[in-house]
Amino acid sequence: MSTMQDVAKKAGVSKATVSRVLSGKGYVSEATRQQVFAAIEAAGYRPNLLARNLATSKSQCIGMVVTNTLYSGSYFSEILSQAAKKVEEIGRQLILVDGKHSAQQEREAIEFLLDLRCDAIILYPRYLTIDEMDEIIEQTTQPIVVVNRRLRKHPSHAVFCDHKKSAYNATLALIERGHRHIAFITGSLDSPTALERLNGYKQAIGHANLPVEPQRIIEGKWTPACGVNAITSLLERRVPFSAVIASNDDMAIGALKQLTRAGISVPQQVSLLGFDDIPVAPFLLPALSSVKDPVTDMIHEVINRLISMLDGGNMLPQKALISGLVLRESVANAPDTER
Amino acid sequence: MSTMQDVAKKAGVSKATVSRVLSGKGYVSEATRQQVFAAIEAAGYRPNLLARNLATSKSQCIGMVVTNTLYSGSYFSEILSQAAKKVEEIGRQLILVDGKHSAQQEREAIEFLLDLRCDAIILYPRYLTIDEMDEIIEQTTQPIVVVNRRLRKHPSHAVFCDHKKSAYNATLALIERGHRHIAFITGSLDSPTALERLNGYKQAIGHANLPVEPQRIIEGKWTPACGVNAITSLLERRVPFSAVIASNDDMAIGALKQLTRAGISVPQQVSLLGFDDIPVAPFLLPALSSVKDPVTDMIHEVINRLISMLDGGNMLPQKALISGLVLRESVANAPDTER
DNA sequence: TTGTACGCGTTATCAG
DNA sequence: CTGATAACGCGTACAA
Repeated sequence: MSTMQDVAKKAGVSKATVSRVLSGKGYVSEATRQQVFAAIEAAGYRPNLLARNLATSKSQCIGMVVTNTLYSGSYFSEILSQAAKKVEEIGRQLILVDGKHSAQQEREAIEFLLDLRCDAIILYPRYLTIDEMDEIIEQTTQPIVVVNRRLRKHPSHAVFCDHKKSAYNATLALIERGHRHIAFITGSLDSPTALERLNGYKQAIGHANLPVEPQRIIEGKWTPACGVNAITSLLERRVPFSAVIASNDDMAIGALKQLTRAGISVPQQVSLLGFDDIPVAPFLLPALSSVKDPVTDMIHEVINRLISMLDGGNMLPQKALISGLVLRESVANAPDTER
Repeated sequence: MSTMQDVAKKAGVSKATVSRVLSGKGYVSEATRQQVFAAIEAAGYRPNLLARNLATSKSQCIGMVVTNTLYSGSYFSEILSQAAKKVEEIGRQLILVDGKHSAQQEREAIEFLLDLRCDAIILYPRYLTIDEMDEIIEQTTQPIVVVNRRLRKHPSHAVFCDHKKSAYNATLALIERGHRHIAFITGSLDSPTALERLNGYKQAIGHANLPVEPQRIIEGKWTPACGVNAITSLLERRVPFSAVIASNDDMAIGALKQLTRAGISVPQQVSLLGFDDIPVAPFLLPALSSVKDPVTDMIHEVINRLISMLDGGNMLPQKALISGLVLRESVANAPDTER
């Protein structure tokens, strides 16, 4: 790889001048400017981001850390998709790193992004506690926004939604439709979200003076297979139910699969309800759309928070100044012969 | 952030010694070793990856580039999930960057990863052509493996599966079950995969001496909403069909949703078939499991190729030498008071 | 066993 | 307008 020094030599100028041309900062005569561009193309030069970021402590990119146990699943992919699009809109790169399987590894992922000098970090936590995250936010100068958790000390760094209320409303809506035997498939019970949803369900059942029956509550772990198993379990134990609420859409899909296999049609004979407001969500009863989780809105809010913390201003305009782009523009204007 | 220099001063040694302690290379007396560790903890020191990677041209991480238009969708998330797990097994970080919306941007994403000095790159392309990728592979020293494309010049850098054959087999299986009116929902027709699957379908229909009827072929774009629209279109136009093949599971899910809404039960009244071999896939007829796409196997193969190109050897053992980990081990051994 | 000094590729601060 | 030169934080021959 050719360096800035090579380009400088070819153009008969100094490194500093090349740097000025690339960054657009400082004055450079049009003549030398052209020479430099020529040299850049001749050398096939590409700026080295590592060196640049090391020198500037900036990187024009936004990091996101998520545990890979959440990577499968449509909820995550929707979040990632929305985040990437929003980040693209502000002219940056979204880079996702793996939080793996422990609080320690989530920490490492964060530090990795910090080392990369990411402008900001989106944290979709799984193992870190609220307190640990509050502490990390305090110790870090870069903006960090946490998704799906309620932070104690730094509420402005947290974006979440009211899972308990969603579950409460969903359950209530089914009750109002006359359902008396509503089964519930939980998420992983080590997840706050799963607990909130379970509690919302229990509360609604209780408020309706219906019994909370343990046999109708099946523990799942978010995956479609758990939905399959849950239905199998209900049927095998001959537990009566006229409706099923799954704590997420993936399990709802699994449940649907198994219900279909068993010859039970949905929603004619059984109402099935998933939670996530994502394109996959096939089973939300139309009337219940108000119970959906606003994933899209949530992630947009995350990015907006991030932007506001990004000491504003330098959003898109800077784009034209990024050396890589300047470089490519000039290449683009060159005759197309080689393509 | 405290630097290596700070640590060196605190420990009363030189930077070089600290570096040796951290890297595990070279001889250091146990005494100074302990002093250095003490200084590291006292300073709350963390090595700067940017600087290290700049100096060594290595990074202990593996990059992956995928267009964000593919981020939603369970197929992608399954691939990402599998890749992350495999990469974790070899003690590295998987980092995902956005290929955005053009060949140029896919290039940039690759160069970004190259700049980061990623050990290897997994490319799930959408806009780059075969020839362009062959060229990139030639110009790059880092290992690059391309998923889901047949490379002309560098077949060993490509991992893919036979989509046409899968579609052919799926269609044939339905025909053998007596279906004569098989509808087909395509993927985005700018995608090679979508075309292969469509061709497989057409060929099977042709071989069975059935007419390939355009009215039964609906163009989709991979999303669940397209599945919904496809069924709506078929029903509105009163096109008869007893089976539907969707070119991916997401569209199959959308189709199922709409069939259910229309009061048509699956699979009793209509057979529905998705392609992907992912946990979400609820609708593969059991007997057709041979037509599934081996996503998991494919991505595992990708990582295996990568490893073999990674001038072997330095897989896990190096883990213990990574400074960050050494650092943390000593922290872990310290009393727990502050947690 | 330890320290010195230079290189990695940029940016940024000064003079000129 | 342009060119030295010092950071940026770390790795590493080469000396000591």
